[in-house]
Order: sequence, then structure tokens, then C-alpha cells
Amino acid sequence: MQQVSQDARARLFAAAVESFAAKGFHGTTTRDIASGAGMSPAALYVHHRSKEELLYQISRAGHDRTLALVEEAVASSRDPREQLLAVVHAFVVHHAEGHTGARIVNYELAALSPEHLEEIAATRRRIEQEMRDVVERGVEAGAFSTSDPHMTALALLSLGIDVARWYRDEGEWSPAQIADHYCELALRIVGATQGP
Amino acid sequence: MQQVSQDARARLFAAAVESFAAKGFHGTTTRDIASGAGMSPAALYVHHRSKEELLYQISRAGHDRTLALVEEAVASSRDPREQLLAVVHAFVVHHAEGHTGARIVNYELAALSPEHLEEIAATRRRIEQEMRDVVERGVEAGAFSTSDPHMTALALLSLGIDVARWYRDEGEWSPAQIADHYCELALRIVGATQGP
DNA sequence: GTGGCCGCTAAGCGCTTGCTTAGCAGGTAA
DNA sequence: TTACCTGCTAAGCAAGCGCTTAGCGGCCAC
Repeated sequence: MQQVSQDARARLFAAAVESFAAKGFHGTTTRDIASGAGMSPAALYVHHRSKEELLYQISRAGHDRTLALVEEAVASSRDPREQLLAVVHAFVVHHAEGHTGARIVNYELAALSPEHLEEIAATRRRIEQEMRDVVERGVEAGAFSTSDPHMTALALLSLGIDVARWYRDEGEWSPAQIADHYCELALRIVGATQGP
Repeated sequence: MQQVSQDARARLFAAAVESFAAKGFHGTTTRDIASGAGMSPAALYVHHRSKEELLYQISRAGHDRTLALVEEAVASSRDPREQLLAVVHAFVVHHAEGHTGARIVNYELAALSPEHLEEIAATRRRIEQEMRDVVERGVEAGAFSTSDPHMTALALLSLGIDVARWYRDEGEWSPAQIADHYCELALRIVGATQGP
């Protein structure tokens, strides 16, 4: 039974992700979510405390995943140039393949309760800090050249986040193709000196 | 009376912009809009057909303004490099200063009726085409160098649009400062050869 | 002065919302 | 067989939703 219960919980979670991404938190009803999971409206409250709590869980999981992704990419090398390429590639692929979840993560923050928002915002700051550190270390090492590392790092994140907005599964580019091109752009953006 | 009436209409429009931007279309009630304009809920329907119609008017006006901005910037010079700088600067300043309206323009498209959405989408395609043309003309003239002008143009627009998401009035950079830095980034992104 | 008009509101209609409650099948244990 | 537990649903509640209707008050031409 535990297995079945976990499955029902996960189906509700997945249905909520789909619905929130397509129609937004306020545009989604608890009936939408329940019927998307093939259950009655009341079933939602067997497994989740409220609609907002469900949004929070989705946002929490999405932000944690993104932070982990970024940290892993940074840890994959000691060379700022390699770190930049790893972070940008992982970040862009994640925002393209996971655009459904990423839309909730980036565009439904206003629907979170103040307490939940503050907690999520702290994770966002850590993600931004990781990117800023990569750019700053590259500049210090003489591998990058930019007049404002802070804004440059923000632009790099911005570019990746916005992929979740415009990416379509049926589009002409695959997530990997976009990521490859964005890696080229990233090197230019940070003013990377000629490679090894 | 005409003057007073136009004023009331504009106040409702402005209140809707504020509310839609802060809470999203579905998160905003007609009572929010009316009270934001200092009027009773019924007053909204004296001046606007429906809540969706109001969103459409806001989206329509915002997209027209953006397209005009881009077209003017492109027309300001015959040199691709100058055109790029003019477009990026105007685009970024617009998305920072007008971030309230720009958020509705870019993130509330899903709430439009299918007919309204199609009309708006056509304007968006024209905006994208303008940017693509600038990049392609630059490449043809040998002023720019990029492996995929289409995706590069998309990245430039993407960078500007996302400013509307993260920009804060109380932030450390002014719209002009952001635009100036983004112009530098834009030249790098398109692989501009050394300037005159 | 007065009849007509116009911008606006008070009140409320029908419906949908998030969420609760009472209870029902079907499996488990003794 | 019986008593119980677990995962779920049918039904529905109070509140809030978009929008409508009937009518009021102040300004206008005459």
C-alpha cells in the first residue's frame, strides 16, 4: 500500500507541475490537478496540505535540483573556463529539457507564501553566488575580461533562465544544441582569452 | 465629461497593469483593479468589456510600443553595428523602466484568448524578425561573426526580455547602466569586429 | 426650472473556488 | 467471522469570482 500511496502522491505532484506550468498557479484549480492525476478533488488533500504547499514543494525541489547542478558543474574542474562551460551547459540543458518545471521555479515565485518565498530566495542567492564566483575567479586568473563581473554573471543566468520561457519541444533545436551555442556565447560574454 | 471619462478609463488601465504585473492575470480580481483605480467594481465594465479584454489592450499596446521602438532603432542608422547598439539599448531600457508592463507582455500570454494570442504572436514574430535581420546583415557585411545568426538574435532578445523579470527599481543599477553594459555584451555576442 | 443624459454605484446573481466531512470499498489480522 | 485500518470518494460548505442590473446624482441645453 505504501508503494501505491507514494505513486498517487507522485502523480498528483506531476499533474500539478503540468498544470501550474501551463496555466500558472492561480489559473490552476485543485480539480485540474486531481483530475490530471486521475483522482477525485478530495484526494489532493490526502497527500498534500494545500495547493500552495504543493507549489512550494515543486519550487523547493526545482531550486534544490538547480543549485546541485550548478555546484556539481563548478566542482568538475579547477579551471574557470571549464567551470563556466560546465555550468552554462548544465544550466541551459536543464532549463530546456525541464522547461515545464523551470517555468514554475522562475515565474510562480509571487504565488508563494512570504515564509516559503524567503526560503526559496535564499537558494536563488546561492545559485547567483556560484555563477558570480566563477566569473570573478576567471577575471582574477586573467582568463576572462569584463568591466562588471556581477552584471555579467547575472546576464549568463538570465540567458539560461529565459530558455525555459521560449523553448518548445517541437522546436528546431535540441537542448544540447542550444547549450552548445550558449557555451560559445558565454565565452564571448565573459571575454575569455584564447583557449588552451 | 469626455476628459473625466478618458481619465477614469486610463486609471483603470493603469491599475490593471499594476495588478496583473504584481499578481498575474488570474491572481488579479476585477475588484482589485477597480479599487486600485478608486472606483466600484461595476465601473470597470463601463469602460472595458471584460477582464480579458483589458489584458488584451495592455498586451496589444505593449507589443506595439516594443515593435515601434525596435523599428525606430533599426531605422536610426544603416550600419549594422550602430543598429545593434541602438536596438539593444532601447530594448533593454524599455524592459527595465517599463518592467511592470513588460512582465505582462512577456509572461501573461497564456491568459489571452486564442484569437487575441494569435494577433499578439504575429507582432512578436515581427520583433524577432527585426533583430534577426540586424544580425544577418552584420554577418553579411563582415561586421559580425556568429555560427548561428538565428539563435544569436534570439539570445539577444532573450537577454533583454529577462531584464523585466529581475529588474528592481531599488536595485543598484539604473536602466541606462544596464543598457550600456548589455550593449558591450551584445557586441561580444555577435562577434563584432573591432569598431571604427 | 426642468427634462434628459451620462458617469458611476449598490446590490446581487449564478457559478466556481479551496477545502472539509462523513463514509465506503477492500485488504489485514486474529 | 469479525473488527479494524488505509486510501480514496461523494457531497457539500462558505467564500469569492466575473459580470449584470436597476437606479442615483450632478451637469447640460433650452
